Amino acid sequence: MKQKKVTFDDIARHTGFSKTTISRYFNNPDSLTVENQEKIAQALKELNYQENKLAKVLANGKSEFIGVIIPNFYLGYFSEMLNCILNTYEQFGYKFLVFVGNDNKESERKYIKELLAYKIEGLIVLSHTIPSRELASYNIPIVTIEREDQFVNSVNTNNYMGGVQATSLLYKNNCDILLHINSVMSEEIPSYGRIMGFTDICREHDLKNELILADFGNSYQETKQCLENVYQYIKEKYPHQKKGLFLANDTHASIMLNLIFREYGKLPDEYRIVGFDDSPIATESILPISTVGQQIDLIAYTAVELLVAQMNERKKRRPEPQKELIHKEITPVLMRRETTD
Amino acid sequence: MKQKKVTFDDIARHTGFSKTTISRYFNNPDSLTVENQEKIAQALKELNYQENKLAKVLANGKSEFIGVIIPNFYLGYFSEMLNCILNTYEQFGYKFLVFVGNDNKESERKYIKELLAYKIEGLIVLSHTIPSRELASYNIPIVTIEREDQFVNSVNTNNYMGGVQATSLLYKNNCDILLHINSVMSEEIPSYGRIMGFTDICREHDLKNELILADFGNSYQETKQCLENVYQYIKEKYPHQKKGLFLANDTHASIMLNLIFREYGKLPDEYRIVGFDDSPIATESILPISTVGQQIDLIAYTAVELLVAQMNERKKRRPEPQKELIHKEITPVLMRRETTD
DNA sequence: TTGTACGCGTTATCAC
DNA sequence: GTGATAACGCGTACAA
Repeated sequence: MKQKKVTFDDIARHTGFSKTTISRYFNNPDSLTVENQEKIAQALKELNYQENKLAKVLANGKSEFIGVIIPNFYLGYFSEMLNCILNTYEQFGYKFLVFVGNDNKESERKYIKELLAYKIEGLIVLSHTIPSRELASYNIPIVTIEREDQFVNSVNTNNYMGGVQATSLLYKNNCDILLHINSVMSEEIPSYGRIMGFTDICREHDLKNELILADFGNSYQETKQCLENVYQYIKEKYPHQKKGLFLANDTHASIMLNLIFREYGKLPDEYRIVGFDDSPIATESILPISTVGQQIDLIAYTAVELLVAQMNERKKRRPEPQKELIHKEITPVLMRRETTD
Repeated sequence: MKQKKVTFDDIARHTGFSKTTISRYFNNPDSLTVENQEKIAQALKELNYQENKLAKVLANGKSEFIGVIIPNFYLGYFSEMLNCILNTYEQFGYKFLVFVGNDNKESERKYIKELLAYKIEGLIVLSHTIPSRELASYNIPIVTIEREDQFVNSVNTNNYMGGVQATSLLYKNNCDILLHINSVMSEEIPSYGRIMGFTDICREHDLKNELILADFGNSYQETKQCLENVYQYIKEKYPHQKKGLFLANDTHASIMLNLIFREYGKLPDEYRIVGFDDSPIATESILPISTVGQQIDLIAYTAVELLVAQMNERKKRRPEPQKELIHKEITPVLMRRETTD
């Protein structure tokens, strides 16, 4: 019942060639005569040969593996990103070994070790627990996406521009007061740019504004509770004023929209809302939510492309060490929908 | 700059032992004296040894790889499932090679070939393009999840029970008319059971009911358009009657809820809604939606467990061929929320 | 308890 | 164009 694998040796015996020639058939077919190519092709079919890439990797060192570390699947943002990353297989041919970090630094270290044991050629990191300095020390091509990236190559959304876009839209909606509601965060992580964009535009147009930074927890229920408090707070603090709300992401925006909509049975003129990400929930909500769209497909593609470039460099006889880090920025796209004019 | 890899040979030379002893240190440490173990451990650190699992695989045949084929990331159901599958790494130690099929049969065949080339020990299939007969012919341990499974092992939600639960809940809500809105589908796929459950309960209690089967497209916008038509249809056909709506999944349920809520500014008594899956959108909607919860974590765990059992059987000296197919059913859990009483 | 010799399936380096 | 032969890094009889 055990199917014994057909190897180059079997093909060689069957055709009368040597192993070497069989190998050449795959890696440099032009070096064989056409008729011999056909002989071998025939034998492959007859014996039902199945290639063994692991043996190939051991011999030539190219695993064609890329490791991926995702923090979690909360928010839909990461699953969409993973989806886009996986889909680059068609373009680049690299296979992905995926781990979910669950915000556990020790786990993630273990995963990286495992990935290295499988001889991944490069690593894409979306989780944020391990500092980029440590990541860089692994001495393997790395690209991070939307996280602290001081010592590694990265691809990020131009968060500052996103903040500017969202804030400008609310400004054009003639709001009396602009509020940006976000998590407390370090200035080093890319999304801090959203806060900068917000404050800069408010200052530029001398707009009344408030920055509400808080901890919104790690689950939908926690987040909802926190945002309810925020809602009560702004309702009492700014009654009868047209409030422009710029939320940290579409999930938060949706929660806020739901709170308001359930109270009024609609979105009253008193509120304007802009989210961030263009997640599915932004369109699936009770009203399609205006949002700053991250071009996730482009981000994913750019990340893999950048990684592949580095990996290819390493394969050269005399690889040039990277002179300086590359931080690519992807332009966000403002999506005007029904929560703004 | 190229870091030459440290191998067992290096460790052996460094410690004065043979390669074999080093190998044994990893695979059967008890066969060494404690002090020799420490010597080797010391050397490993000094030389900064990094294991090479690919070489190990080539030598012993155990790749510890499981292939996964997902149809897409639409609906959130599959990303949640993938998340749960990936998280079984902590339990079983298997690594996952993931491909997204995108409903393309030829692509999926190509992916399977690639997976086989990497010597996966087993395969988990969630996509439905390739018939189970063909899957079985690959002669490798396979478990499918929620798809046609005539010739392969599988794990499915007990869809019939789910249909019964949803319908019974609507029945208890004293609806005048019960409607089940679903896609047209073959009787062979597991979720057909939901339809059976619905019709059986309706018959059992002699309930007025209608089964609306249609094609709801492949994108949110298409689905929304189709459901708008359905909404108009039932509104006109059953005015002033309390309508109990059992939707195919939570995304559909959410769309329907939004249509109604936007018209009335609330969910009127005239409508009761039950979804299926317990996707994030069920709780994130304008009203938390009552739904039949699939125990995705349990399904994923069961699938991997079942697969691991088969893989272990194959590793035995004299593997017993599987006598008969295993089809596990996971009980769904009814979630009563705010779209029913 | 430890070592020798060979095998895993492929690629790379020489020869011819 | 084609073929020996030696890697690649580790596991595993079989010996000692």
